[in-house]
Amino acid sequence: MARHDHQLHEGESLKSAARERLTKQGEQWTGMRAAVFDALASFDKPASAYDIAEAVSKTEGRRIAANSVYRILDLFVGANLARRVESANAYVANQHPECLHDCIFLICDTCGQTVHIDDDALSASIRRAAANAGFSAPRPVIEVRGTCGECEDD
Amino acid sequence: MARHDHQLHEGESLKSAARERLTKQGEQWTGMRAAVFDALASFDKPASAYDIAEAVSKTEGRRIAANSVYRILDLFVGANLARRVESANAYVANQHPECLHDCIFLICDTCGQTVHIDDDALSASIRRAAANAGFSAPRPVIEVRGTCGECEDD
DNA sequence: GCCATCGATGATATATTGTATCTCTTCCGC
DNA sequence: GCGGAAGAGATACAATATATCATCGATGGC
Repeated sequence: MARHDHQLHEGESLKSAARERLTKQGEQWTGMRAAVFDALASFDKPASAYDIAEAVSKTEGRRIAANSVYRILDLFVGANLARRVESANAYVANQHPECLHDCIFLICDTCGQTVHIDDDALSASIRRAAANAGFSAPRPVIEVRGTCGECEDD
Repeated sequence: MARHDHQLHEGESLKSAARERLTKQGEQWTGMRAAVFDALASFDKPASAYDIAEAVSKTEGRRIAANSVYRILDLFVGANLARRVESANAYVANQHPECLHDCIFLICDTCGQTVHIDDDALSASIRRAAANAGFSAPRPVIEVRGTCGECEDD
């Protein structure tokens, strides 16, 4: 599905790529941040900040408050380690934190499963349209709600 | 900006177009719905359900609860009288309720001003990409965050 | 080593957005 | 008018997000 040949990380590889990326930005890779990243990456669908807070609370054995999670998620989104799915108020780990794409999410309204595609030509067109309307620094949010193949079969 | 030549309604014209559209769908055009529509249309930026509840409360002279507003907004969105701006958790009136577009919102992160463009070729490409990935009944959500021309000039 | 400082996290409160449920009213076909 | 269905009100609550202040720990100057 990916149209380009960069590394698609998973598991430990993804985690170390994330750590590397974050530290390169001059940010710290703390235990808490690692725990939030692990939790985020362990979900197979977009997870809300509260879902993550709960998961981290479980693994840490103590209550982690939502605001800490929000702080870290915001940091991750800023550093391209994670993405926010606007139409779901949720977050997903970015599987290739080192390259910058405008990504397109396809979200199943039935099961919540979300797949992610990149189409730089498409997103470039949208950026261009925004620029034509006088918008600067445009950051496209492209999400498609629908029904995924599996749910459709039922 | 609109690439097509349909009627762009405003004021009373918009209101009657909305009423006509809703009644054609077999729904009622009640006083409450009219009041919500008026409030929605009177905002010059996306308004949250609570903003609208407050506005309607003022004009009605009594407290209108949010859930009533949500109900009506959901109905409006379903009938194409209004759109939800996902990345802002807010709603805007649709200025041409009689024709169906996948619309593209450009939202200024500074002032909140939102402009709306239609580009059927672009949205068709996105629908196609979703269909290729096995998604059916895809409803694109295309929003672009950035800075509008006016805020940029400052 | 000691302390000043700064970034990260914790604790807590609160704001904002969205639903559920039940009741009561109003509208419409008859 | 009557009865059923749709609309709206009241209330409670859940889910999402932010603000504020306190604390902790590492780091660097002295």
